Amino acid sequence: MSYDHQAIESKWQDLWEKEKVFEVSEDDSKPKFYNVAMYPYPSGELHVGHIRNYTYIDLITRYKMMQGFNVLCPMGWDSFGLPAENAAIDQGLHPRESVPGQIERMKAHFRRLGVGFDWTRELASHDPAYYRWDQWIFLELYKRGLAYKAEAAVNWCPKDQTVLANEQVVGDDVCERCGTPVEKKMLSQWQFRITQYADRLLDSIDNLDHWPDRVRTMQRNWIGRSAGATFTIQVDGGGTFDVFTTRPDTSFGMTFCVLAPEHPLVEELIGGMENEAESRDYIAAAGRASEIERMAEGDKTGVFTGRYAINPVNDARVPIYIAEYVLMGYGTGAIMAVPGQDQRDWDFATKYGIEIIRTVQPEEGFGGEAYLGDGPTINSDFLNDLLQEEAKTKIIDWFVKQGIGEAAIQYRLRDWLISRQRYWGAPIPMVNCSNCGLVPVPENQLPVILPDVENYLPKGKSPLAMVDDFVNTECPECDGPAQRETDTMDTFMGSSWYFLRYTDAHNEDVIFDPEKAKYWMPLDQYIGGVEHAILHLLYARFITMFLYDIGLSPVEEPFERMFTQGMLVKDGAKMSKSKGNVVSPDHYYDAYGADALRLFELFVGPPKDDAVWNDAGAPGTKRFLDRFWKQSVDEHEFSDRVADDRDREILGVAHRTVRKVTDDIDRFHFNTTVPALMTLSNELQSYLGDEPLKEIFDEIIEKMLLMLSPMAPHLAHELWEMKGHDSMLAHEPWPTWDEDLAREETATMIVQVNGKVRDRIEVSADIEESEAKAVAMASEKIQGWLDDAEVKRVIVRPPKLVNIVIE
RNA sequence: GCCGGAGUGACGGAAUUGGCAGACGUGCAGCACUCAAAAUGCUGUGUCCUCAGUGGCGUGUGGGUUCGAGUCCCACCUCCGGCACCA
Repeated sequence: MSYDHQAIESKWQDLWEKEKVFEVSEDDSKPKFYNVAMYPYPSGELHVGHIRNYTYIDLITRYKMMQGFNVLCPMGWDSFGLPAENAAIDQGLHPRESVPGQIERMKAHFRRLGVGFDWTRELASHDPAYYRWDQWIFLELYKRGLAYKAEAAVNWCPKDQTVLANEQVVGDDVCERCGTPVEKKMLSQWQFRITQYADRLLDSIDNLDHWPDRVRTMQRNWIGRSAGATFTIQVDGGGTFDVFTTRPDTSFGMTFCVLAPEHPLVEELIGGMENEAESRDYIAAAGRASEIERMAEGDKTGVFTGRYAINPVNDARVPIYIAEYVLMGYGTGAIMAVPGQDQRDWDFATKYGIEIIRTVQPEEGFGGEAYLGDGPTINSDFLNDLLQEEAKTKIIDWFVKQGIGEAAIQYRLRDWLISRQRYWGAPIPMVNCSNCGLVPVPENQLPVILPDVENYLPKGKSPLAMVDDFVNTECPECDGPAQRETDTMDTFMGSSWYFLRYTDAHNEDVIFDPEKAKYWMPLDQYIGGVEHAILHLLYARFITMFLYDIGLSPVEEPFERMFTQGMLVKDGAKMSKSKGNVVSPDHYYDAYGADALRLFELFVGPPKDDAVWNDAGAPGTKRFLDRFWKQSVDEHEFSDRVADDRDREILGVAHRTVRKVTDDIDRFHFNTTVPALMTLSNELQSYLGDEPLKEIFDEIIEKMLLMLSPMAPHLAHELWEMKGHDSMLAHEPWPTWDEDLAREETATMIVQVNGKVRDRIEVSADIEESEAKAVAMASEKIQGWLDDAEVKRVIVRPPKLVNIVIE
C-alpha cells in the first residue's frame, strides 16, 4: 500500500504558493528569525548532496514558523562570475542565454522538493539592478582609500586566464575553481585593503560563539597575526633596509641577513659586485619558478650579494644574501637571520658555512639544532640572563631609544585582489584619463553596464578591452577622452552583501533601507559548505564591517549563528559534477516522493559530518511514510473502556518523543529525529493491539503530524487536512510536552555485581536509595552470584543502577 | 612539520551528565500471503564457546583513573580536513 505522493506533493506546493505561506514583511508583533542558505550559482542541476542543505534550511524555516517566529528565508542566485561563466563555456552557450534558463530549472527543483522560500525577494548577482550596488560599494571603498590599484606579484590561473585572490589559491597552490596550478605574475591590479580590518576581523572571531570552532580556527590561522618588531639595518658602504622579526630578543645572534629576490634594494646591492652575474641568474630563476617548484627544491638556496650589513646591537659586520625562502609579500621582504634560534636560518647557515651564535641557553640535554624554546639569554650583552618576554621588551625599548625601530605586528592576510580578466562580472567603475589619472565613475552614472560581447571567452586580457564603445568614454572630471577599466570584479564581491540586500531587495534608490536591515539583521541562522570557511565567510564579514562603519549595516558581524554541513560521499569521493559521481534526485521524486527523500537526507548522518549516500535509503523512509499513512487513515477498532496504565504509557512515549525531537532540532541533530518518530509510530502500532482509546490515538497522530510538518511537509499537510482541520498545518504551533506525562513511571534498574550486569528489575521511577538496594539484594539471581562472598561496597544510583562490589 | 576532527556489527549510524553498547534504518536469513515473483507483514541477526548459560569476549592499539569508561587522562597507530620557507 502506497499513498499517491505525486498528487499530494504538487497539490501542496501549489497551495503554499497560492496562500503566500512563506512571504513575510517586517512585523514587530513577532520575534524575527532570519534564515539563509548560501545562495548557489545557478548550475541548473541540484544533486542529492545539495538537497541535504535545502532540507535542513527548510526544516528550520518551518520549525521556527511553528514556534511563532516571523521567519524570513529568501533565495537568490550567484549568477555572475567564474562558476556561471565556466558552466556556460562548457555548454557552448553565452552566459546571457544559459543563466536565465538554469535559474528557472533550479527554481523548479526547489519547488519539487517543497522548500519554502520568500520568492518576492529573489535577486541575481548578474542583474544590473543588483551589481550597480557592487559598483557603488567599490566606489565607497575607493573614497576611503580602501580600494587601490597597485603593481604586485599575483596569482594567475593559466586555465581560467585570470588573476585570483590569495584565498582562491587552495591546497597545493591550485585554482579553487578548476584545480590548475597557479603561476606568479607581476601585474597592476585592483585590491581591497582588507588588511586594514585584520585586527577587527581577528578579535571579533572571539564573539562568534555560535560558529563552528573549526571555521573560527581556520579564519584565525588565515589572518595569522604575529607580534614582534621592525628595525632598520645599515648596509656597509651605504643604504638601509628594514626587517621584521618576532624574536627581537635574539638580535645579538644575527650572523647574516637575507633579502627576497624581488626586494627593491637588491639591484643596488649587486651592481658592480664580483658575483653580479650569478646573482642575476638566481633572481631570474626565482622569478620564473612557481611556488611548488620552489618548494620541491627542498634545500634552501641563495646567493651572496658581496655586501655586508651592520648589526645595530653590536656593530657586527654580517653578509647579506638573496634567497627565495624570504618572501617579498610578508613583513618587509627582508630578515635578520638568527640560525641559533631559527631552523630555516640554521639550515641556510649550515649550507653556506655561516657562523652560528646561540643567544638562548638550551635546556639540559637539548640535542637539536636551532633552539626555539625559552631560556636565559646568553651572548647578548645587556640582555643576558633575561627570559624571552623580558628580553623582547628591553630590546624594543632600546630600538625606540636609538630611533631605529619599534614594536610591530604582521599579518599573514593579504589584501583582497578584486580584478578579474574575465567577461561575466561587474565592470570596475573606474576611468583612466590622460589628464586626471584614475577617476571614479560618478554615482549617478551607475550602473556601468556590462556590454554584450559575443566572443566572451577568456583571452588572458579582459574581453571588455576589445569593445571600443565601452572602453572609450568621457572623463567625468575634465570631459576629455578617457578609457574605462576593463577588468571585472571577483564574484565574491556580490556574495559579500546579498544577505543585506534581501532585506530590501528591490530598492532602486539606495543599496537597502537601513531600517529594514535593522529589523532582519543579523542572520539568525546561516548554512553553507565548509569550503567557504575562509573565502566567502571572511569577505562577507569584511564588507559588512565596512558597511557598518559607513552607517548602513546595523551590525558589524552578519552571521549570528553559522552552520557548516558535511558533504555527501559516493564511491569514495565527495559528490560533485567534476568527479562524475552525482546522484540526481529525479528518480527519487518519481518513485518515492520529495517527503521520503527529505526524510532520508535527514536520516543519512550527523548534519555536520560527511555522509555516505546509500541508494536504498529513500525506499526505507518511504516504507515508513507508507506505514504511517496507513496507520493514520485506516479504520481501527477502538475500545470504550476507562483509561488506564496502558494509555498513560503510550502517552508518555509520545510526550518524550516531542521532547526529544524538539531538543534534537535545537541541537542540529536532525539525524536522530526521524528514528524517534519511527519508534513512536511502532509503539502506536502495538498500542492498536491493546484495546486502544480513540482520543489517545488521535492525539498522538496529531502530534506526529505536527512534528512531521517541517520534515515531510506534503504528507503531513495532507493528513492534517484529512483529519478535518481547516487550518494550514504550517501555521499551527509546534507541539508541546508535559513533563509529568513525559516522566517514566517505572524504570528498568540494572543490578551489577563487580560492574557486570547480572539482573534487570522493573522498579518505580522514584524509588528510594534504600529500597533500591534492598530490592537488588533480594534478587534471587543476585543471591546466586553473591554466594557467601563478603559485600565490600554497594553503589546505588536509583532508579537506574545498583552495583554490588564483592571480594 | 604545525593546528583541528574522527576511528563503534556486513553497511549508514545511535548512546546530552561516566551507569543496560549497537536505538533507527539498510542488508542478510527464515516464515506467512502467492501457482510463482514483487510488494507487504511477522521473526531473527555483534562475536565466541560441548547449541547453553545466572557464560566468556567486545567501541583503532597499549596503559591509567574509577565500584563502573565508547565517553575522562597519558602514549601510540590509521584516516580526513586546514595551514605550511609567514621570519
